[in-house]
Amino acid sequence: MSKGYQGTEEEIAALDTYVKFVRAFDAVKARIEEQNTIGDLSGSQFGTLEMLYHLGPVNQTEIGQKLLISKSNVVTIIDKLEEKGFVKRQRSLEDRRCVFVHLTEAGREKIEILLPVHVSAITQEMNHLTAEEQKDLGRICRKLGLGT
Amino acid sequence: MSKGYQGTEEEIAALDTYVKFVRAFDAVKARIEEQNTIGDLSGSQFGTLEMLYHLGPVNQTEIGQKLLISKSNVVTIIDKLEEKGFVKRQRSLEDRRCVFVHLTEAGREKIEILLPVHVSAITQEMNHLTAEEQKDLGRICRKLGLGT
DNA sequence: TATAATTAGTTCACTTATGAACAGTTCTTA
DNA sequence: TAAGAACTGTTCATAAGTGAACTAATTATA
Repeated sequence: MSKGYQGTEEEIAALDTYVKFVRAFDAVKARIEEQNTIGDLSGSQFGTLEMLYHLGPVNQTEIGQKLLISKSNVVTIIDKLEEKGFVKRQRSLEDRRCVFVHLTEAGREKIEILLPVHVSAITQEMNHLTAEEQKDLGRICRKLGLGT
Repeated sequence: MSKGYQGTEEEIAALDTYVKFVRAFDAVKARIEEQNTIGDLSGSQFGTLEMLYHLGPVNQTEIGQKLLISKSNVVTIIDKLEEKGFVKRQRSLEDRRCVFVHLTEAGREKIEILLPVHVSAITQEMNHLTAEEQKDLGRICRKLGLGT
């Protein structure tokens, strides 16, 4: 991608930055996963447990929106987590369309064990940057993410 | 992830930065894909065509290493691209284990049409940043990616 | 040189994810 | 209030990716 593309200076600079951005993301993600920081869970399963841990019971639509996954996939994820005994479904009484998902005791234990390890791996990655670089990266990423 | 985690200041800062980093990546990727910049190809299929376009014929192992995908997946990707008529396999004569993959004329046309649109979408995203921010982002990401 | 180890690609079973079609529930509004 | 629109979750067909086991070819070594 970066190599050999004939474009304007603006395009070449943008591509160069973009390639570094993508490569950094892939590399950091791979190194964090290498450390087995989410146990035998998939990324989405981990994200779901974490969300329930911090937010309390939420319905499936909300899980999908927050984690950016399709609603059909949310069904699969909750099925798996329920099989493993980490969450339970509960049909809402106020709005009988909604299914609230909540952590079981086993689910709470699971995420409480995994979370510190995961955070520590992230911290370790970010410590390759100075405090100022971290701040700059955060600010620039926020701007980039908003896309305005 | 960002919210509600009780940790050291260092951990909180790292998490905060990491969350912005991941969100920016997801958002930018989604907006680029929204513009249909890779046609009816999967990301890996696009990456493969682009690689062959810039590097010439390469073997399947090399494709997997460069694109960070498993060798079994490379087989599938080349199968699909071959079905579509964009690439062809050619068993190497020097080392008969190796299969070199090269673009067909249709494949070359395909990537030559797609590439400028894709580059333009990337440029558009990066233009949300100033030239200096792009440079900073590139430098910081490079450091982060190397992880040293 | 014969045997063992390594390498390249393939196949297979499985996981994760998506979109379309659908059923039941709630909300709008005419 | 009755009909239509919108929303929540489910099912199904399908795509994309992985790791393990395998075949064939090459390289190392005893």
